[in-house]
Amino acid sequence: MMRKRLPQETLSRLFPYLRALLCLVQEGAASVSSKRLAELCDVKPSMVRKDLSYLGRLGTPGLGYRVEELIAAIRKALNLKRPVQAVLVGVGNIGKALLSYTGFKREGFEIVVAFDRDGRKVGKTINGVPIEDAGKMEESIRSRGIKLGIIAVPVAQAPAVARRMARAGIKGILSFAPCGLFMPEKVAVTCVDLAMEMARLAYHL
Amino acid sequence: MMRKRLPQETLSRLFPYLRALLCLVQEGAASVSSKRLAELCDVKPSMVRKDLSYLGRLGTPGLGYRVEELIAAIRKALNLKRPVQAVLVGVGNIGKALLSYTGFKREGFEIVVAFDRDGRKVGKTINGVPIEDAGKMEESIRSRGIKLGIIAVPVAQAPAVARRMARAGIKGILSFAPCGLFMPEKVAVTCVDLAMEMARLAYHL
DNA sequence: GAGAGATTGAGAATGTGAACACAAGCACAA
DNA sequence: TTGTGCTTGTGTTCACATTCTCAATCTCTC
Repeated sequence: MMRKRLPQETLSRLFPYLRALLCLVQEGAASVSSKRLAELCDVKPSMVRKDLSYLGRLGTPGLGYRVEELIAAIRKALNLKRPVQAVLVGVGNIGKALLSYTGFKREGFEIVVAFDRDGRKVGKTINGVPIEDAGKMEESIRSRGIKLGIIAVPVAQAPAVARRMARAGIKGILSFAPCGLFMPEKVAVTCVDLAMEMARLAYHL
Repeated sequence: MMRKRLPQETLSRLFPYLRALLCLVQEGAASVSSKRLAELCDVKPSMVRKDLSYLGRLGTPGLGYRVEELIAAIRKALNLKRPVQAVLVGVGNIGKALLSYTGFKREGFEIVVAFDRDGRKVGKTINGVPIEDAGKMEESIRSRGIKLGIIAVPVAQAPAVARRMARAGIKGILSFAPCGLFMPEKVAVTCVDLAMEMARLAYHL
C-alpha cells in the first residue's frame, strides 16, 4: 500500500480539524462546509479544501463534507483508527505530569508503561501505569509491540535513550529534552523545546 | 529603533544556535565557522550564514564568527539580555511540573509567580515560587510588569485566562491547552499541543 | 423536472523559505 | 608586501506552502 505522502503542514492541521469535527458530531451536525470548518480552526476555507483534497474526493459540491465520513478519513490517514499505545521514559517532574494528564486518553493516546532508573520508583504505578526498571526497556517495548516513545529524561541521557528506543523498534519519538536527536531516517522525532518556545515569545516583547 | 522582522523559521533556530555557542564558550573557543556551528545544530552551513546575516555583519571571512560577539548579538535580537520573567496560571499536573523544572532558570527564564483558583494551593510555594489567588491575577501581573504568561489550565478555561492575561499587559503566551486562542495581533501565542504532536508521529508508524 | 443557490476541486498566482554557488574579503605565512 | 587558502555574505534557483479564482457539480426548492 503506497499512500501519497502528506505535506508536513497539512499533517499538522489534520488533528485540529479532527477535534473540531468531533465537536460538530456532539452538536448533531451531519455535514460541514469548508467555510465553517475553517472558522472553527482559524484558517482559510481554501486551505481546508486543499488539505482535505489530499485525503481523496470527500466533499460534495453544494453540501460540504459529511462529518462522520471525514472523521473516518482523517483517522485513517493519521493511523488513529484505534487508541495508540506509547511508552514513557523518565518519571521525573515532566514524566509524572504526563502520566497524570488525562487529556491523552481522551484524544486517543495511551501511555501503557513507563521506565525509570530510580529503584524507588520502579514497581509503583501512576494513574494506573506501571513503572518498570529502565534496564529492561528494550525487551519490554518489543514484547508489547509499542511504536511510540516519549522521552522525559535529562538532556545528558536523552540521546542514549533515543538510541535504545530505536533499537527496540520504536518508530516515533516525542522528546522533551532541549537537544537535537539525530536518528536514522526510519524514526520520526519531534522535540518539544519549552525554552526555545519561550525565547521565540520573548522576541515579540 | 526599527529592527527588521526576522523570518519565522530563522527565529526558531536562533536559540539552538545560542545553546551551541554557550557550549563552545565552555570549551574555550574564541571563534566558530558556519560549518562547525551547522554541524552542532544539525543544519546546513548556508542556512547558518543566512540566518546570522539577519543580525548584521557579524562574521569575518577566513576566520568565522567570534563566539562572544555572536552570543551577544543573538541575545539582543531575542530580548534575552537579562533573565526573562514569566507567570504561570494553573497549578495542576503540568503547572507543577513546570514550576519544578530547573531547566528554565538555567536557560534564562524565570517563573516568578503562579496563580490558581484552588484555595488549598494558594499561599503555598513550589520551588520558591508563590502561588496566588487567580482572582487577583490582573493586578498582580500588571504591578510586576510581567510580559510573558504560561497557561496550564483545562481547555474550557484557557480562552478566558488568555483574555485576562492580555488585559493585564501580557505580550506573549505559551499555552498547553489543546485549542486555538484567537487573540488580538498585539499578543503572540504559541500552543504546545501534545496530542497533536503525538498524532503527527502516529502518521509515520 | 428544472432552475437557483451553494460549494467543491484544482489550476494559477503569489509568497516564503531552503539550498547552492561564487565573488569578495580577511588571515596568515613566506 | 604578496600570494594562498578559508570563510563569509548574497544573488539565484528551486521547492514548498498559501491564497485566489472559477468552472463543474451537487442539493434543494418549487
